[in-house]
Order: sequence, then structure tokens, then C-alpha cells
Amino acid sequence: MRIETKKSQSRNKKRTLLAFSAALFNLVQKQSFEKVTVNQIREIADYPRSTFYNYFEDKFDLLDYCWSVLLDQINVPNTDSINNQTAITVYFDREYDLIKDNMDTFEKILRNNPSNFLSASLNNYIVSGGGKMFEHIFTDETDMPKELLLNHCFATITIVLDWIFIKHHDLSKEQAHVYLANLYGI
Amino acid sequence: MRIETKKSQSRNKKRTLLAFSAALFNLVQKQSFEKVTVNQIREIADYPRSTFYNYFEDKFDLLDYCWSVLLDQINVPNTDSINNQTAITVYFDREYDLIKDNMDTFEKILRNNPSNFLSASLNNYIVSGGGKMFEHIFTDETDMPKELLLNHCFATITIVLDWIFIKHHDLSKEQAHVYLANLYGI
DNA sequence: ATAAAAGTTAGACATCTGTCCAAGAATTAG
DNA sequence: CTAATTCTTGGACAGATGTCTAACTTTTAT
Repeated sequence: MRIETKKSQSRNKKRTLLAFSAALFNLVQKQSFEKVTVNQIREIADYPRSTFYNYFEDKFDLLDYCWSVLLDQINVPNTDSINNQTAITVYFDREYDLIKDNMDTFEKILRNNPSNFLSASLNNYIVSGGGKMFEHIFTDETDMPKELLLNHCFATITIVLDWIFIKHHDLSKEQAHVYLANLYGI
Repeated sequence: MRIETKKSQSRNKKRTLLAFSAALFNLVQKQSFEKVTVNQIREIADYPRSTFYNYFEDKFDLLDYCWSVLLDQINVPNTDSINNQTAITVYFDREYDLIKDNMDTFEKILRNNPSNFLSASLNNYIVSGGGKMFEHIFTDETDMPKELLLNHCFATITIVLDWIFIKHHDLSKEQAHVYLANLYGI
């Protein structure tokens, strides 16, 4: 990302970012991410190529921004009141619901992206950036490093979601909770 | 991979594959994988570009082949005699030793590839292809799907290795086993 | 209202990508 | 040994990439 998104983001910048991310979301429902070109993105977004490179390093950079847009729907900060035990299921449920609510879109994307590149990229984005919101939850009752526990927690969530939605094993949320508990050893 | 590696691999083919994979291993010790071009690879390997595209789809394809070369050093098939409990530590130890034995090379690669793309790619390669060698180990004592258990097992191993070697927390193998056991709930 | 600062855009550029084909080399079979 | 088959290679190609610059527009501050 070549332009800071947080600070004094004018309406224009927001609109531009939205246009590019929407264009990519649009394209990966029709073809594989590998085949998507910057020219296609800029055509759908209806901005010049220069503007694309003004905002993003390349299409991978835009993809990361897309993940941040997607996960902004999840990372609502009301996790102060929950404890360690339920944190994993709370976050799991949010991701589960987000996917369920956009099942048609996800289906199209997965159909056109049979290699696991996209889900691996999302997974990586979640694990490497996701620690921030839960770091106050894992208390010091064990001598394991907090960051390690967090990574393992997120990885476990991702594995169950992958099993359900990518590998297509239809599990109810309750069954999924049992799986989660077994894996996580709660 | 555009050429089948298993069947009747002539000496020439082996030499060509080796030259390309060695060239890439060489290059990522000097610069980031993102910046590596096919032209650089073919120059170091001293083969024409056509030959590269004869063997590989693109540099990502070659990278996957490099992972297979690297992991061939690990996947020696003597895992029949071990049980579920020790399988995770056996595989962990092999990866741990492989990294330790090639620490100087890994250091250089990591220094030039600060984004986690390379390790994410390797992790993904291990998880998506690694199930085969251990599938006879996880017996049916639990009603969890075998594939899910395997994914979780490999993910846990990877997280601890990542913590030690990528995040640079110096742990002895014995300490690492304790961490593994805590996370995995053995 | 005006000037300075900041952001946007068009086009040119060198380089890279992946595909194709036809000539040449090497391997295999009869 | 020769012919058939397969593999390797060089060169050409259209399109994509990412950088740069200079003009242009918008925003901000005075």
C-alpha cells in the first residue's frame, strides 16, 4: 500500500480504494487471481493505470487491502468481556457467519480459484495481522509465549473453516464448536 | 511442473531440474523472491529460456519443485513403527534438524525475504502435500476426520518452527517438545 | 481570492512474461 | 546404420509490468 489509509482519508481516496478492491473482488469471481492483470482491474475500476500504481505496489498489494476490507466486517472491538475459553469460538463464529452470509460470492471465487493460493493468502493475512485484537485475552496462567498461543488459536480456527468451506464438509456451527474444542484441547 | 519427474527421468532431465532449482536457491540468498526473474534464473542455470518454460509454468512452479527437493531430505519412509503420540515430535525433529544443519543458508534467505511469502509458501506446500506420509498413523480412536487432525498436526509443527527460526526465539529441541505438547494437548 | 501544496493522470519507456514455431540435436527402435 | 521419434533450443511475438516525468486538477492555508 503506497498511500496511508488511516490518516485524513479524503472521500476521494476512499472511493478510489473501494473501486479497486471491488474490481478485484469482481474479477476473482470470474477468473483465477493468477490470470488477473492490472489492466483488467483498472478498466473495471475505471481509473488510469497510474492511479493504480499510485495506491498499490502490485495486484498482491491490492489483494492484501481486500482482505483488510473483508475482515473489517469481523474485527468489531467488543471482545473485552469474554474470556480465553470463549474467545476462540467467538472469533470462529464471526468468520463462519461472514462466509455463510456471502456464500454465493465465496462459491464463485472458489470455483474459479481451485489452487489454494487465495485461501492461503487470506489465512496468512489473518494469522500475521490478527494478533492485535486478542492480545489482551491470553493471560499469563501458562508460561507459553502469548504470540505463539495466538498463532495456534488462529491457525486452528482457519483449519476448521477450511475443512468446512474449502473442502466442502457441511458442518453446523455446533458441530464445528466440538471439532474446535477437540483440536484446541479446551 | 510441465514434465513428469517420476517416470523414466533421464540423467539429462535430472541435471536440468537440479540446475534450475539450485539457481533459485542461489538467487533467494541474494535478493527477494519477488524480484527474481526467469531471465536471472536461466542465466545462472545456463539454460535457454525455452528450456525453463519447457519444465516449469513460472517461477512459482519452480519454487514448489524446490520445496519438494528440500523436503525429500525429510520424508524418508520409516514412520511405520511409531505411534500417534510420537509422530508429531518425530516429524518436528526432522524439520528442526534440517533447518539447523543449513542454518547459514536459511539465514541468508530470510534476511533477503523479510515478507513472509517464502515461509508461507513452504508451509502451504507442507500442509497441502504432507498428509500422505502420515495418513496411516492417525487411527480411528476419535471421531474426528483424519485429514483435519493431520492438518492441525502439521500446522502446529509449523507454528513452533516459525516461532523458533523465523521469529528468532532460540529454543532447544527439548523445550520445543514441551511447547509442542502444550499446544497439541498431548 | 490567491498561492502553495498535494494528489491525479497520460504517455513513454525498458524490461519481463509466457506462447509459439521451426530448426536442430539426441535418443530409441527396427 | 538408418529412420522415426522425442527433446532442446533460438528467435519472434503480443501483451503486461513497474517506473518516471511533466502537465493537470484538487485541496488547503493564508
